[in-house]
Amino acid sequence: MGVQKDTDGRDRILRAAARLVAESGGEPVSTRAVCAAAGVGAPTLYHHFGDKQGLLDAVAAHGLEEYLASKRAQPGTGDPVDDLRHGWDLHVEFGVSHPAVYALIYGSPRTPPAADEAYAILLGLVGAVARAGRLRVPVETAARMIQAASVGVVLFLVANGDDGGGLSARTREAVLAAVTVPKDPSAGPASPDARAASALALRAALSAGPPSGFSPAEAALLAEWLDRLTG
Amino acid sequence: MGVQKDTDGRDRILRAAARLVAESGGEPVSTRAVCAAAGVGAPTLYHHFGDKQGLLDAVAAHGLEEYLASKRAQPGTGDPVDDLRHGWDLHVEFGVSHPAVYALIYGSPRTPPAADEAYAILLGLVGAVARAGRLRVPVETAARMIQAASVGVVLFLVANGDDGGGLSARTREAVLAAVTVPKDPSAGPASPDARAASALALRAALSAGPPSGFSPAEAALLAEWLDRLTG
DNA sequence: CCCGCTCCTATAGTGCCGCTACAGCACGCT
DNA sequence: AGCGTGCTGTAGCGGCACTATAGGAGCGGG
Repeated sequence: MGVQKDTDGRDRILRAAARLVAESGGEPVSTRAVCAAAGVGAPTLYHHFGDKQGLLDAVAAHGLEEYLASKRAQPGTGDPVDDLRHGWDLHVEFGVSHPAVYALIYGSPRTPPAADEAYAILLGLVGAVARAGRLRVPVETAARMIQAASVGVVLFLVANGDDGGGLSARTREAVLAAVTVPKDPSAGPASPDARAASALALRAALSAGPPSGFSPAEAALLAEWLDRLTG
Repeated sequence: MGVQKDTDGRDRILRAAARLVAESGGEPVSTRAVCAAAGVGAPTLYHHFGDKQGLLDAVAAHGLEEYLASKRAQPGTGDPVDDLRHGWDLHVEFGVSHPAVYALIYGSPRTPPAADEAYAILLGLVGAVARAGRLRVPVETAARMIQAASVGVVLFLVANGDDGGGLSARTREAVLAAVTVPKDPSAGPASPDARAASALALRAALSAGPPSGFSPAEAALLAEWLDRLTG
């Protein structure tokens, strides 16, 4: 019959699973339902994805990738802190508009591949802030705070409904104020904040550029000293 | 025979379930395993708890209550912001030391009774801050920010392991700095911050004391005006 | 032209799960 | 004694994730 053959096997299962997960509203989706919706038998699913968790990881990665692709070509505002702000809003928007897929990524103790991918993007944004001398804590510390707070905000919004009270924006600004220094370039050069910020910027620049000319041991010691300067 | 009869039925099931959940490390616990560990049949469990979710809610409430009981009689430091700080630390400590029970409460989109109970405690702490004139945003806004951020921190620590980098303390201070005003009482009385804070304090005091002497409509309008003064 | 090799897939289960129909037992009231 | 009420065990139902086994489709080498 006229059944399409270009979307055979794996893709059909993936699309059917993504649709069922999006429509399930949080309740678990059975592999039987996925197989029935995709018009395949159970062994086909397990051949392509190994087990149910593998399928759900693929659905999560697919959903995240699709969303990021539709939102990429972000202009790059010129201000890395604004870029980070935009990244936070993108994260929250994705979670609120795809709650079931979001729960697949951040709703369980384990850390699926999609979460690592998202964290890598966050690290890149925070690294740009550090390179601009606008960070007042180590890159990893800032990234962890931003990750934890934004995930908490999304889970709260999904569980309790959006209140329109600016929970996301308020929490974002609270965390950003704690990890960044204001844009003002006229701060006294002897301020401890400025010293910490420049140490942070150097630290980030060193770990970004590949040829440092230091031996591994020297680079490690320098990194340690710079970290100590940031308090 | 000499079998204890004081801990019959319900209690035995609850204790067995709590033990299995704590030992399961996050993976789901089967009702069959609970029945076997408690030495009862399946109908006994369903007679007392309705269904599996009812049992898990009871386990969550039991675990939370036990922890709060062991930590209550908190001295009351005199500073309501410090009390709030202590409440945050208590919440994080509970989540990190009882990850499985914590996941039962905050790991799913639905909001079990234990979560409502914990949120009520948080509202009380934030209300005390407002009554002291130390809050710069509405009570509900502050409580939501604190709830979202602290849950995010705990889930991050459970999933990625404690880093010793003070993630919890840093995020706590970031949020508290955003929702409270510093202790300093020498601020100019004409400052907008002070005006907003006193409006907040009045707002909280009004909703705390039962006899306001206003009609419901008057109270609602007054509350609206006070909220507007807080920006 | 056919053989055999490798993918991919379907039939038909296995064992575990949440949950329940039904019957029996102990106990208190009349 | 008679009897209703409430808790409990035996046995089982349908659904779950997952799999042992086997068969068809394409393809390079004789």
